[in-house]
Amino acid sequence: MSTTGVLEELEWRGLVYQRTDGVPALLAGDRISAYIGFDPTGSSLHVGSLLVIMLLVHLQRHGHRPVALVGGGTGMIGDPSGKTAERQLLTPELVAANTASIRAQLEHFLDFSGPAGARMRDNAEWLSTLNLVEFLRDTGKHFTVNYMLQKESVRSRMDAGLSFTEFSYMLLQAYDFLELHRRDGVALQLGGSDQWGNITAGIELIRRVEGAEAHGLTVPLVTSTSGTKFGKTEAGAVWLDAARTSPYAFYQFWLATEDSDVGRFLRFFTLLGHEEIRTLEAGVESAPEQRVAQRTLARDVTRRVHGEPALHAAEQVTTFFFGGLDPRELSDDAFLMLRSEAPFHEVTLDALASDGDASTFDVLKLLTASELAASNGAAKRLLEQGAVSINKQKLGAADRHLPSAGTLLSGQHIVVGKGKRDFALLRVRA
RNA sequence: GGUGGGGUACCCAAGUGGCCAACGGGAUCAGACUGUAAAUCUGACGGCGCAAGCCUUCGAAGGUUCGAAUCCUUCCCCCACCA
Repeated sequence: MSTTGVLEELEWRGLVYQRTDGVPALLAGDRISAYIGFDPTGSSLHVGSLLVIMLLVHLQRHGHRPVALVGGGTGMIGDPSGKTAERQLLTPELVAANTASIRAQLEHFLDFSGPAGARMRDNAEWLSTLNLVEFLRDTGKHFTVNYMLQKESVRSRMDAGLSFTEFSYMLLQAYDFLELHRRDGVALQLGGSDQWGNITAGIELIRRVEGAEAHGLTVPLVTSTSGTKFGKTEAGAVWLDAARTSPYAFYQFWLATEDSDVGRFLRFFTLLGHEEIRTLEAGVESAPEQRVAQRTLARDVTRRVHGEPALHAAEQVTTFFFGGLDPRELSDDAFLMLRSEAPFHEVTLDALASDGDASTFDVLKLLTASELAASNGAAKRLLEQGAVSINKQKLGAADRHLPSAGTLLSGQHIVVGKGKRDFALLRVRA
């Protein structure tokens, strides 16, 4: 594979926000190593992280070596970039646990074999044993406080306050870059746009200490045209961890992409070719109701993150909830599949029964038990607004109580629906 | 350290003794329209309750009062100007 055309490819996809001047020559030349650091602030990456991951994937496809760094060391400190307030320190145990699970997720996206095989690093390896006096002499001496105060991450915190700990963060990240430059010959650091200040600090350090030229490139912040935050749904952040965001929910997140965003997202998050993406974009114009672009996006990303079987399951669940299938016709096997893939809860008959009447279900309880409504009050409002369906049958405000006999499918299941796109499965135990 | 201003629900923000579960906007949810889109319009938006109603909430803790987000006391925290 040739390294030519990587930058053009990245630019075509809109993945380049800022870069140092030397990047074009660097990427067009021989194989280089490029790294991105991932913060172990949480136990899982989310869809936002996917953008920089794609950057590594593109580089690798063009013959460069990706290095994924998990911040087991820097995670002990906390990056002030993009944060409006000082953060609570995480416990060492938590940092270690998060580092391990993020590392496992990252391994999933990269190819560790071949001449451009990816590498995985954890900066705890060098940071946890770093000697303070040596660090101040060897690294701190190369930075003036004046320089550090110029950084946006610091300036934006001058009012709110910034501990010396977080203030020092950029030096640690700079040191990481230097360390990776020495160990793995890393010449390029990638990151989100909020990382620019930290990246340039590293470039500066490498120049002063090694007399070598290093480079940086950042991706833009992903936004949605309607102004809502990318990667957030009603249920919160969209995680890459299947235990936190099910493949079905993940698939749905992408499927719900707005027309005005889908072309950009196809470029950002898939590896589809230029022609194919242009065709899909044209389809959004000519036959938007088919939503081929959204479907393609959802399929591609879900497959990459969760694998083919999980994608298949997510699509099956989607077909069931959104297709014309009558839940009464479902086989026991189908329910078994739904139980593991769709939003699912197990409850006792008592917990669902109307007061003093075990032979009818209280619809409000069905809604709260399935977590489609946060409280009885919320459930009641939904019912009054005509938003509730049971086994795909719309209910009206008067349908508060349902006979249990006619409601249970295959003797134990109930499909609860809220609005047009939220469904959950309940299994009733005696 | 001094003086002044302020802390209200997810966010912004009105309210200065009862008509306040608390104006308005945003966010969010739902309905209509549609394409599981956007925009638009409509409705909802603390909890419990079928309901009447009850409970909890206006920085914290006390107090005055028949009654407080609103008055008093103490405390905590922010902001502005001065030093």
